[in-house]
Amino acid sequence: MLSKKTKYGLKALSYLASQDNRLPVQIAEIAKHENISQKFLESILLTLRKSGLLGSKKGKGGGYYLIKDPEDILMTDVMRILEGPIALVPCVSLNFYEQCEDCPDEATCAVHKLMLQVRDSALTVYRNNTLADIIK
Amino acid sequence: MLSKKTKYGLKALSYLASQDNRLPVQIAEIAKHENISQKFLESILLTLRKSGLLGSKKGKGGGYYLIKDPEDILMTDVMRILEGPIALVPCVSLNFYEQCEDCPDEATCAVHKLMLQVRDSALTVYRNNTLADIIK
DNA sequence: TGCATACTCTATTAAATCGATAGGGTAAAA
DNA sequence: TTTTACCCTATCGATTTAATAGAGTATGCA
Repeated sequence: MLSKKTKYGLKALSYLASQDNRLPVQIAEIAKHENISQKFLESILLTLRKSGLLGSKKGKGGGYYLIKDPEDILMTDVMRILEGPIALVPCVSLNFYEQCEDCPDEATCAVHKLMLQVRDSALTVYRNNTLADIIK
Repeated sequence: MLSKKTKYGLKALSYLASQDNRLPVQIAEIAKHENISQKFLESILLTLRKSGLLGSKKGKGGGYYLIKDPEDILMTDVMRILEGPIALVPCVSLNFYEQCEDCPDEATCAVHKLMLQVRDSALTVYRNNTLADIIK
């Protein structure tokens, strides 16, 4: 299941991408428009800023804004930042690989075999979608 | 992330499918072979039996066995029984649909648009894999 | 300079979920 | 009638999730 963090983060990014200009947008405005708890959204936007997707400006007229064009923001990056690994099990993860303690052999593991396909299919979707694509 | 319940359930099904015959296999044997907590596995096998994938036999010589051929057991069914919805958000779920309270319009929702694609790609994988496929 | 604005950061918490465990109950076979 | 092995309920600790509170800090502007 998709976490609310990811859901809200995607909605916030979409809202920013659909602005006419790149002027900073206040947290309060995003929260209100997307029906998100403002405080919770704060922490999400902070995460997105630290990961380089958003910029921020303090003080009057401040807020958050996109650093890159929506066309250049890949869903693979967004998902990994907000949701973490795209793979459903660590043993098929590209960026967060971990061996299973209980599994004697990945090559013959049925779970591994299935989850590898699921990961690839999800990756294909995320790689083929930018922020611009999903707000159209 | 895939729950251990699903992971263990898949492993147990794989183990049963790879048997030479259809004689009942004891929980203890499956648990030992697949490195699973026996008590936890008990509840998982019970779920699989209630959903019609497994049969069971009590008493001496008892255990669990596959009811259908591995070729006829689709991963879509297994995943829905063990893991629940395949969709990452209820608003794109075929079997567990629910409307989002916070979302004013699904048609224009970016999250909806993206997750619809993810669901379809996962469904394709699960529909194209039977239990027989993943133990090969 | 001083004030208002709005982001920054830490800590806390309630609720839900997960994975595992305990223990007695019951059906079936020998 | 005894043993075997599945059946079922209850509970529990740990973790994660979603949300909240509140103090801190940088910026713009008068």
